[in-house]
Formats: sequence, structure tokens, C-alpha cells
Amino acid sequence: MEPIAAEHALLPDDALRALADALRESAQALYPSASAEVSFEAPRRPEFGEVATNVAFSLVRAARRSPQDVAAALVADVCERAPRVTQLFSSIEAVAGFINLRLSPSIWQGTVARIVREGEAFARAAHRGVRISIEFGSANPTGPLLVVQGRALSIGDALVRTMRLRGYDVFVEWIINDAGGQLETLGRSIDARYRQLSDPAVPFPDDGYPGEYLVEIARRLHDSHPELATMGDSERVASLARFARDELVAEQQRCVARFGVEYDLWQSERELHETGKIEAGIARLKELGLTYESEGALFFRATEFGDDKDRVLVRADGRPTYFSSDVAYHYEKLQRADRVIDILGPDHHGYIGRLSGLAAALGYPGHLDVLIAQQVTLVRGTEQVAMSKRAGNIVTLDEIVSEVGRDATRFFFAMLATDSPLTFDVQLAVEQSNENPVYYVQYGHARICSVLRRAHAGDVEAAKVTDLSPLKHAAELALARRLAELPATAQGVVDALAPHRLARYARDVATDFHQFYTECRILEGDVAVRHARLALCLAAKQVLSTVLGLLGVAAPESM
RNA sequence: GCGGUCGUAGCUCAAUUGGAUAGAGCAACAGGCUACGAACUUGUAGGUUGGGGGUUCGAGUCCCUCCGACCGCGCCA
Repeated sequence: MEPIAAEHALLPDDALRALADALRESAQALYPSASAEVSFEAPRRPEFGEVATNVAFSLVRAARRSPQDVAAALVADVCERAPRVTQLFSSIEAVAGFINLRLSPSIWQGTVARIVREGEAFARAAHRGVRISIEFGSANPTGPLLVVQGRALSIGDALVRTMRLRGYDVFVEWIINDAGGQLETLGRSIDARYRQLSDPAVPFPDDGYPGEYLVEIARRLHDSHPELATMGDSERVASLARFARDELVAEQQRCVARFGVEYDLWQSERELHETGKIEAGIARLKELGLTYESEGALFFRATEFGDDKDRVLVRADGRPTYFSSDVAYHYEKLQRADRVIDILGPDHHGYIGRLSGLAAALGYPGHLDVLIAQQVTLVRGTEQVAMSKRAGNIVTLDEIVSEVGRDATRFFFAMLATDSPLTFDVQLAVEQSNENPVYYVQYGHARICSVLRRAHAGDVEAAKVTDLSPLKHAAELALARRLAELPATAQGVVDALAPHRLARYARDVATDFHQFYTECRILEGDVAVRHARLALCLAAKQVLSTVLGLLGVAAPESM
């Protein structure tokens, strides 16, 4: 085989794809009756190689031989059949039925060169014309955003950024629940606060929203809108409700922006009513013959789609339910996107079946994914922080961000699997902030920047085009292998809707860099090694910066 | 009662969609800078994956059944 120039270096994926083809050919030749399924995975233990495939297990039944025999036969055959492919590997071994592989160092070196050359475009996938609509964070416009929303925001935004990197068209939405009884309750609450300004004896409604924030908003509205004083009761309550809604939404938008999350659309539920979309959604279900009337109300046959009871769309008195908003909103989203994702709060477990059933009913089975961002329990040391809107002792997202910092908060919330309940110890996050994994990763980035600052500018420039064959040390190759995982890791995040893998990967990259840094002197030694190691630094810096960017966390030059 | 999400080291959590001897961080203990940033690193210890069955070459992962936690179960939103 001809030596490969750096610009045309094969990536690990290229080598594995070639090997997969070769293995399929061998399997076809050896066991014509079976169909070989070749997939690769990273073994848990390093002695099992860098990559492994369990293809032999899928052939056992047809071959009627042990997995180990099949694997050994496959290896022997593929080495003979496709020497040009197996030459890309430094070892191919059949062990206990698995085929364990090590790629030639030149493959890993080529990846490093490619990262340096492509910069932030590394791991970016071509535009693929797939539209994804995603909604997360949405809250009632009746108060400030709480800690739970921070988790949904961290997870959702990381997912969005990763999907965009991987070539998807993503449209990010927030639904404002500004219709129905909740807004009336908000109106009565704010009105009580408003009247209390002149008469402290005015009673506060039992079911009102007790938070202090309504007192402040009432005071501001009193000063900025003197016309309120001259209105009749019902007109004033309605006006106050509207003003308060606007103020609270603006406050939520400010909080979200501070958290580093951008939305394409803040969809008002009231607007869905006003523009006739609710009726359109209901009409669609009627058209499909999926509704019936009972006791004066209009029902959707939800049980036919896996829900545990049929759902009311329009009440006996003619008013549409909240579920009809769900119908209308999801119908619209399903029409304009190829895939729809909802990230909902922990009190929405019942929705998972209801909404996916709805998608199926509307003619889009499997197009909707519902993720539940599990509960967040706040703890200060051993003391649990009570959180109750009704009691008014809420902990807002803003408070947490102010106390812990945006980077640490985002990293921490994105670090855990979405469906795993999480305990957030504020005291630990603040007092032992140095132990927080986010600083470990950021430190890795800052450390690289420090090395690059100390290096001669000429050396750094030379590193960008240098020959990387001096990278042979175990720690160097381990880091290079890790960096090469970024595209697959990012794609896995999208496929499995599992953004927490980004945080884990970021930490793994930092670990491998720190090890490399500990074992290999970068700025000393001969020119060829120095340049190659600086190139590895540049690549590691790029990957850390990309991953932190996906998480919405800063990649500091120094700290 | 019905339905949903979970249960993994002392603590907080992983486990690449069913793969090999279940891994990290923190806490604990013992080491490593005359050093490009020690916010780092090397090692030790820590487990019947809540219990019990089943499915198969192979189960933390899938099925059944108990136990436990949380959340839903309204013509509220």
C-alpha cells in the first residue's frame, strides 16, 4: 500500500468501514446461509483492544460452531482475502468469540492532523435536510423559573447544539401557557396585591400565587399605569393579568438568555386559540373519526392509541380543554417537522403515552419523542431545601446561577441522564467548587492554552503542518484515540437523545490530556517531537472547546 | 387501586441501545513537582446492580413477580 499523505489520511471510521465490508465478505464465503451483522464498539478493558466486534456471535447459530471458532476462522479468512484492509490494523485477534482490533498508529496520527486542519469544523456533519422541532423549559407564566427548568434548559440546549453540529435543522420552541384558569388565578393574585398597596386589609386569595414577586410587579404597575385606578373591577383584573403575564414572560426570557439558551419561537397558547388553530386540530381528529360526544362534551378516542382513558377536547359548556391545545400545537409541529421532541417536567409522566398516542392518531406514529427531565431535589449539606410554590419558599433558577455560576450549573444539570432523578447539593457545589468536574475540564483547556502561550510562535505554526509520526507514546496515542471519538460521540448523543454523554466525554478528554501532559514533556526535546506534541495540544484544545461549546459552558484561556 | 419513571460502591452518578472481570468523580488511605499551571497525577480499598424467578451463547439492560422511592390518575393548566 502506498504511504498516505496527511491530507488524505484515513480516519478510524474509514478503516473500520473497510474492515466491516471485508468481514461481511468472509462471512458470506464461510457461512453462506447466515447474514453477518458487523458493528463495532469500544471494549471496556484496554487489553481487549481499541475497538472490537461481536460479529462472530451473530453467526454461531448458522455455523453450528463455537463463537471462538467462528471468530478465529473469520480473522484467518479476512487476513488472506483483504490484506490491504488488515494492513490498516496493528493487531487483529480472536478472543472468546470477540474480534479485538488495534488500528495502526498512522490512523490515529491522521486524525490529529485532520482535527488541526479542520478546526471547529471537526465533527460537523453535512446538512442532511432533516427538520427537528424541539420544545423544552416551558413554564406557566405565573412566576419566575425554578431549578427544574434549569435542568430542562441544560439538557435541551445541549441536544439542540449537538443536533445542529450533526447537520439537522433544529427549531427550538417554548410554549407559554397563557390561556385558561391559571391566568385568571394570576389576575386575582396580582389584583389583591395591587389593592393591598392602598388597603393592607384586602385578603389574598386562598389559591393565589403567594410569591413576593407579585407584590413588586403590582407596585410597578401601580406607578406606570395610573389608568388602572379608574377601571371597574373586572376590567382591572383582566388588565392586571395581562400586564403581569407580559412582565413574567419577559422575566423568564431574561433568565433563559442569561442561562445562554436561545429560542426560535415563544409560542403563546392564547394565540393558538385566537388564530383558530385549536379548532383546526379538533377538526382534524373529527375528520379522522377519532372523536365522539358524550354528556355534551367532545371526546378523543385516546384509548385506541394506548392511553388509559379517553380525553375531553371540548367541555360541555363549549370551552376547549388544555388537551385540545396539545392537539393543535403538536399537529402543527408534526406537519412542519420530520421529528418532534418534547422535554417535559417530572409531573408529566402520564403524558408520555398520551402524546405519543396523539402523534400516532394524527398520522405520525413514531415521529414524537417525549423525554421526562426527572425531579431535582435541592439539598444544603444534610438539610433538604423545601420547594413549594404554594408555600412561596421557591428556589429560582436565577438564585442557583448566582450562587453556583452558570458554567457549573449547566454542566452539572447536563451531566446526568435525563430520566435519572438528581440530588443537587448547593453547599457542595459552592464550597467545594474546585472539586466540580466542570473546573477539571476547563482547567484542561486553560492548561493547554498556557502551554501554547509558552511555546514559540514559530513552533505553533509549524505544528499545524508537521509530520505526526513521532506520536508513539501510549499517552499520546490514548489522547489521539479519545479525540477521534468526538464525531461518533456527538452522533450518539443525537441518536439516543442522551446529552449527558457530552459531559462524560469532556471529562475523559481532559483526563487523557492531563495524563499525556504528566508523562510527556511538550516543549522540550527535539524539533520533530515538539512540533508533533504541539499539534496534539492544538487538537485537544479544539475538541475540548467544541464539547464545552455544545454544553453551553465557557472554554477559558486561563482561570 | 390503576398507570408512568426509577432503584448500581459510604455519597453523587456512568455503563456506547443484550457483550468480555459492572466503571468514574467525591470522601478515606499511601505515593509523585528544583518541572510547559499540583484546580494535576500514580496506586490501595470499596459491589450478591433492592429480593426472587424466567428468556439465551451472554442480562445492570428484555419478561414475570414481590419490596421500596417519586410522579400522575379533573369537562385544572
